[in-house]
Amino acid sequence: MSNGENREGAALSTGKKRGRVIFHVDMNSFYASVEMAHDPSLVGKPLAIAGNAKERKGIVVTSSYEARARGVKPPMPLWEAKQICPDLLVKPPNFDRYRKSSKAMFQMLREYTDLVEPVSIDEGYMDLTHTPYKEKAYEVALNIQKRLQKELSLPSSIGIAPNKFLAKMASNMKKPLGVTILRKRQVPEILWPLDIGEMHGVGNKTAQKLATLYITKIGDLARADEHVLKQLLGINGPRLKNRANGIDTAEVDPERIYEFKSVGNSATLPYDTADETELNQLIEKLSLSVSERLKRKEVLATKIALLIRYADWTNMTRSKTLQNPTDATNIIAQTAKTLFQKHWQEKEVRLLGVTGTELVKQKDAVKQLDLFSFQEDAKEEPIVKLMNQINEKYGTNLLKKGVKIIKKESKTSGTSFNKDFFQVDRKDE
DNA sequence: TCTGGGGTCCTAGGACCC
DNA sequence: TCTGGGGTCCTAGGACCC
Repeated sequence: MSNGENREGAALSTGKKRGRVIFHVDMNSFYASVEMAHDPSLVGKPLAIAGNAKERKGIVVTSSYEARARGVKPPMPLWEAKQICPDLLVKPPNFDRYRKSSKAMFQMLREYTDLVEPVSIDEGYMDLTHTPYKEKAYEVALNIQKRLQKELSLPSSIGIAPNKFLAKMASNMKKPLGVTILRKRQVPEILWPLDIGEMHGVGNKTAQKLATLYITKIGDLARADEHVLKQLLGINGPRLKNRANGIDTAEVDPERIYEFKSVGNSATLPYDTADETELNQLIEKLSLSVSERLKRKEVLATKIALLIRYADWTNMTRSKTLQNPTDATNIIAQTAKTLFQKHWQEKEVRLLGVTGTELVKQKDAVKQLDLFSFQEDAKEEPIVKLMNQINEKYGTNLLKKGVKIIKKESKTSGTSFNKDFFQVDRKDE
């Protein structure tokens, strides 16, 4: 018996316990489905959405179920996908089109409740606890699914559960076009036998760590010692254990999407390069795009971060907090370029990324007096000079080796170095 | 011929302040 | 010669997700 045939949906709410009724709505191979809705001749065919392979961007972002049946799954390189499925149809992503579909889809979900929390372009949670729909959750889910299919030509899977985690696990159980109820009391029977990697929130690294404790099934995690888990995984350990036991108190928060934390753009170069001019040009391009998107969202970034991915796939991020939040292209670009000059190891680069974080709303931003920052800089300068002198005299590594600079803002304005016998006064510079 | 681009959240160490 | 403890900010890196 599949959960889809399980008609006990109404019983979800008839019990004495006043549990929540949470839906997780997950669109099936969303980008491919949108393309099919736009061009019906694609329906029923193996379709992949992928970037340009010649620019090394050719990975399968989404594939239709027909393509998946042939083994074409994201994030497979396109050349490999074509190898195993020679008649694969390939479309470049059209994000404007997907955003439009996404908007229509969430609009429909909001007809049932205001408590809709989009998680990404193609999935979201709904809280139907305090709606009349609570009493017939299963039928409502079927109805939503049918409407998404009929009105927008978009297939979906819906999970119904007393919390977000279980709803998410439930929606994942039957794809495409499933409606699955997962009750808390079914957790031992349904979730515990699953591999730990199946659990939302457990990726490769965490699975490997857990394996060292012989935790390989969700059930093992549910019964594991909380303190040991905390040692191994930090705050995430106990949280994952709770989830494995079907416990998740997180609320459905419709405001979350408006509280974005960063705006970034990154791009893989067509080929690895150490050409400074070319790399600077890319930084400018990325900065322009970040600037435009900040402006569109009416926010300013207080911190600019630069990501350098080298040809060997190692990442390096460097960031700079600005005196004043900004959305200006030239400031963003200049900051990113300075970070690049300062930290680039002159090795071949594969990808560059520019991100604005610590966002503040445009209308809340207050300009600070430049005078202040000028004075700060002036104060710092002698110390920088001093550091340079010491570097020259004793070698650059000295400061790295644990010699700390202690700046004392006392009456004597002394600048001292510990922990090896350095005592230097500013006046003695 | 390996491996995109958009994000969020957490950790850890040093600086800094009281 | 010997120097605490707690809170918070800043930066860098990593795990995870779609």
